Formats: sequence, C-alpha cells, structure tokens
Amino acid sequence: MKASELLAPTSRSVPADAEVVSHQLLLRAGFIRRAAAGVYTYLPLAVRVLKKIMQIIREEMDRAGGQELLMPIIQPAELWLETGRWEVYGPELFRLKDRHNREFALGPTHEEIITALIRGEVNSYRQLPLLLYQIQNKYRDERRPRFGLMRGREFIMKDLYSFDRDEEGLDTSYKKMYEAYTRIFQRCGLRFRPVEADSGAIGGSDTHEFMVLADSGEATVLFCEREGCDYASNVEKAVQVSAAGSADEVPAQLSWKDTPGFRSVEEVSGFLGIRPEKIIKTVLYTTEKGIAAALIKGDREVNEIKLLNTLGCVRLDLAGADEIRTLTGAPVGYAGPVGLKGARMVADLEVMKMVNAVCGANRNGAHYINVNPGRDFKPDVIADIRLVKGGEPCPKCGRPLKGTKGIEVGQIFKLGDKYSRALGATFLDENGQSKAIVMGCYGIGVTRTMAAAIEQNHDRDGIIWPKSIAPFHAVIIPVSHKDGAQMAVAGEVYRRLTLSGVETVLDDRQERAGVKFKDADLIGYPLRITIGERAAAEKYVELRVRRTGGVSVAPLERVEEVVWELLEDL
RNA sequence: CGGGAUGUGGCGCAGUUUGGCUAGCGCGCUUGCCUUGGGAGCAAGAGGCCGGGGGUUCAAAUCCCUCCAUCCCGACCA
Repeated sequence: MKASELLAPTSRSVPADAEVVSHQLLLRAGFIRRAAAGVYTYLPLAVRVLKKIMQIIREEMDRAGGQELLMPIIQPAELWLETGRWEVYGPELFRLKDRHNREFALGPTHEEIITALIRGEVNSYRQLPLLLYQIQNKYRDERRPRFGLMRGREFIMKDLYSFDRDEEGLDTSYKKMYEAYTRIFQRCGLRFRPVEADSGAIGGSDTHEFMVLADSGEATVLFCEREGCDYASNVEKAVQVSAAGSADEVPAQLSWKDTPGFRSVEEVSGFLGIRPEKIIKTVLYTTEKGIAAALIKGDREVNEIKLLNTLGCVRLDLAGADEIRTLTGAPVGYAGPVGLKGARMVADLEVMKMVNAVCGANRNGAHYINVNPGRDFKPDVIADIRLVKGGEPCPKCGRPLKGTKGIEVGQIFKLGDKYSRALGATFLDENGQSKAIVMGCYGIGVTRTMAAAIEQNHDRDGIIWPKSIAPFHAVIIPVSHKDGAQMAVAGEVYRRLTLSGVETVLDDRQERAGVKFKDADLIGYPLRITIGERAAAEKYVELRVRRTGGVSVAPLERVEEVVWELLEDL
C-alpha cells in the first residue's frame, strides 16, 4: 500500500471531545470518525485491525468446534415479548416500526433469535451439542455512550451460543470457551484477567468476564496475587470475608443524642467523636416491590448489584428526599433501622456483628447510640450487600486482594434453560423424554478489544500495535521523496517485503521526513524502515522497532530475511 | 434520565460579559519559491447562512425564548 493512496487522515491536535487515550489516538491516527454519539465510521486502518482480531476469534471459535452463521440485526418484537425482555431490556433496546406498524428491535444480543432457530431445527439429543457463533454489529441505546469505541451504541461483537443436553455438557462447552477466550486475548497481545462476575440482565448462573487491565477501565476488579491462588473477581461479585465482631464490648442501654444538622457519616462521627465504623448507615432505595432499606457499616459502600439480587428486584433507585421524609418522618440523613416500618430491611453481614452502634433515629436532628442489632431491630434479610475493596482478604486464601481497573472485553455465561424454556426449545433424550436445551452464551466486544489494545499499548508519540493485530507490519520511509536513488531503493524494499508476505506501507508522500516519522509513530507500525541518502547509495536500510526504539541495519538483498527475524521477536 | 458545560471555515480556539459597520488567530488545504534524518521558512490564495427556528432592536456571533446536537460527572453492559 502506498501512503499517498491510503485514507489515513492523521492530525497533530488532540480532538477536544476525546477523553481517553484510545479515543484520542484512534481519531488522531486516522482510524475512526464519529458519525453520531456512540456511532463511528471505521476507516481503512481500523478495518485492517478489526479484521485481524476477527480472524483470530474465528480461528479459535472454529478450533473449539464452533460454526459461524449470521443472524438478522432486525428482530421481531414477538420473540422479545415471549421471553419478557421486550419490557425488561428497557430503554437500551433500539426499537423501530415498519410501515405496517409492526414492532422490531435492533439486536443488542441474539438469544431470542437463535433459540427460536434451534427450537425449529433441533429435536433429538443426537443433534447436540451445538456451538454457533456470528460476528456482527450490535445495537444498544446506552444511557451514556462514552470514551469512543469503549462504549458505543453500535459496536461489533462476536457472540457464540452453546446448546447442550445437560448441565454436564454445558460445563464442557463453557470450559472450551473459557480456554478459547484465553487464547484469543493472548494472541491479541493483551494483558488480561478472567474474573468472576455477576450475571446481570442476561440471566443465568456462572459467568466470567475477561478484563483487560488498564487504568481507564470502567470496571474494578479484585484479584489475589499469591502464587497458585487464582481468585479474581469483579467488585460487583466479590464476596466479603466476614471479620470478627467486637466481642469484648458489652452491649449498653439504647439511648439517643441530639445531632442537629449532622447528617452524613463523617459529620456524625466527627460530632460524636466516634469512628465511622461505629455507625450503621441506612440507605433507602425504591424498587418495583416497594421501599428497601440497606444497612451497612459507616465506612462501607452498598453493592447495588448484590442488593438487587438479594431483593430479587429489577429496578433499584436511590430514594428521593420526599420518599425518605414520608417513610422516616425525618429529612435525609436521619434514617435508621430502629422502629423503622414500611421498608424491607436488608442488613449487611458486618452490621449484625456490631455492638453499641450509632444510627439515625428517624427524627430530625437525632441519632440513637448503643444500638445493638438483633436486640434493637431485626432486619428482614441478612446478606452480603457491601462492596469489597482492595486490601481486604482473599476469600480463598486470606491474603490481601489487589484492586485494579479493567476493561471488559469478553464475558461468558451459563444460561441454563432460561431461554429454551421461555421459547420452547426442547429435545427428546435417549429415553424419549422431552427436555429443555441447556444453553450458554459467550460474547467478545471486537471494537472494544481494539480500543483496549491501545489503552494498553501506547506512548507519548502514539499507538504501539501488538504485531498480531497491527494494521500493517512495517512502513518504509524514504527520507527525501525527491531523491531518485532513495525512492528507487524504497521501491525495491517494498517489492521484496510485499513479495515475502510482510504487510507494508510505502510512505511515498511528498512530505518532509519529520512528518513521516511522526505519522509512523502515531499510527503505530511495529517496524519502520528508513532509507536515507547514504543508505540508498550503499544499498542498505535502517530498521527501527516501534516498541523498543531499537535500531539496526540490513543490506538491501537480505532485507526480507532481517525483517522477518525482527517480526518474530515482536 | 438527573447534574455540569459547549456549539464560530476540515481541526483547535478568540470574539459573547458591555449589541455597532469588512468575524479574527493557529494548524491543515491550494499554488509558487525554498528546504529535506523528527510535524521547516517566505509569498500569494481558497474556504464561514457564527448549530436550527422564533423574538427584542435602527442594528444580533453577542440579549431573550425554544428546539437540536455534542461532551463531561452519576446508575448498566461487549
């Protein structure tokens, strides 16, 4: 490819509305352009990277026994009504109507479509297991599209669905995918970590997320650094290790104190001269099942995912000031569990071990002291509902966990029979018994993977593509485009490399050398081949590795050999 | 959806508070000269219904109303 013919519009200035590096660099290096919020055009360089990622995915899916198919993006509402997700999926589902006023959705995922397909095609245990996948655009009307390709409303995803006779078969399929995903992200040159996760709206039991470790990640992951311990979890899922209570303290008599104007944990603890750990924080939520009160220690935070799961709700919103006043009879800041009625009360495990705690008195400007859970109030549910933080003990081995940020590039789910039951996808087993097919689903964000790769591989000058997914392997830069000898050698190098299978760009643009060097670094070619005046005269080239900056030379007649050697090591 | 902000040639911005006559600057683009190992220099150019609509005014990029778009901060997902 000649750079003069390549549509790769690079830019020196950083676009004002790009916040994260991957977004900035994708724009600056001429990989993407925005069409609407969360919707992008992929320019030729990006398409080359995406194709490589997709190729790696295809190879690993096929190796694991997957078969590729292609399902419609436009999906009829009926199927979504059958599974109940027409309602549950909510405003994230892009909806549209045809000329006859029939309703459709733009597919955010394809459980409905594929299960409907399989219920028609699979009748016998002999046809199972089955692993089917596709790679195509997905549509999610995100509440807040953000960070370029990291969270788009239209994005490319690989989704595979497994169909098995029983749980055991599902376990096998799940394991295959776990291993395939591990290989895929390794091959893409990413530092990542599979973590336990919450299954969220898709439903199902077991699930892992594949997290690329990067500071710009939106998810927090906790993992154990001890050798041999493999515990790793999304904070949403991370379980707390119960600490010992303050057994030495003797419960005192319940009483209350005036705390005029002191509402927050910090204010109250400061005013009363106690540590935040002595306070029971009461957080009120509204749900579709009524109001819920979450009780946690003052220095903790509610894990709303856990709370949602504990309550068995779909919606969970922080209660407003009016709702709180109606329920507690006091303004925000004075809610407490003692004597509280009209809310479903969920206490965190830690709260039940507290002795002589402090909590709001459901009265303006007053808090109870010497509150003892079990004696002074009885929660409806006792459960693990708090966020675990870095530094807390590993549930498996007790060592302190490390907390980092991660970008979720893939997730695998055990769905069970949720969708097969809803849509009637059954088969006859060896005994002639009708059974629901046991399913799993497995997604990879292809466009997000590209962005994540940049988050992890860049420097001040630009992108540093891992060789396996780089748009090109090498760029050839003649220092002066007017120097016939240099151009001739550059052309010869280009012919040799292209012939030997190196994906090469010849920068033949009428630009000064500095401009070409800057662009080469920005675009992130793993290898740069420079031909200067002397090199042209003496028939050699200069090679520079983007990642290390290491420079070497090679004679023209051996250039392809040396290039391949260098590429091997990348 | 709440909270905050922005919208002026392709990109980055100034001008808006205090309305005023031909709307500026840098980058990029075109042409020529010159230069050629890290985004050179000089010269001459092209390119803007100042996000849309409505209003106030002798006069609106600037004030008011309204709509739209985009970005950032909070709850979900690949």
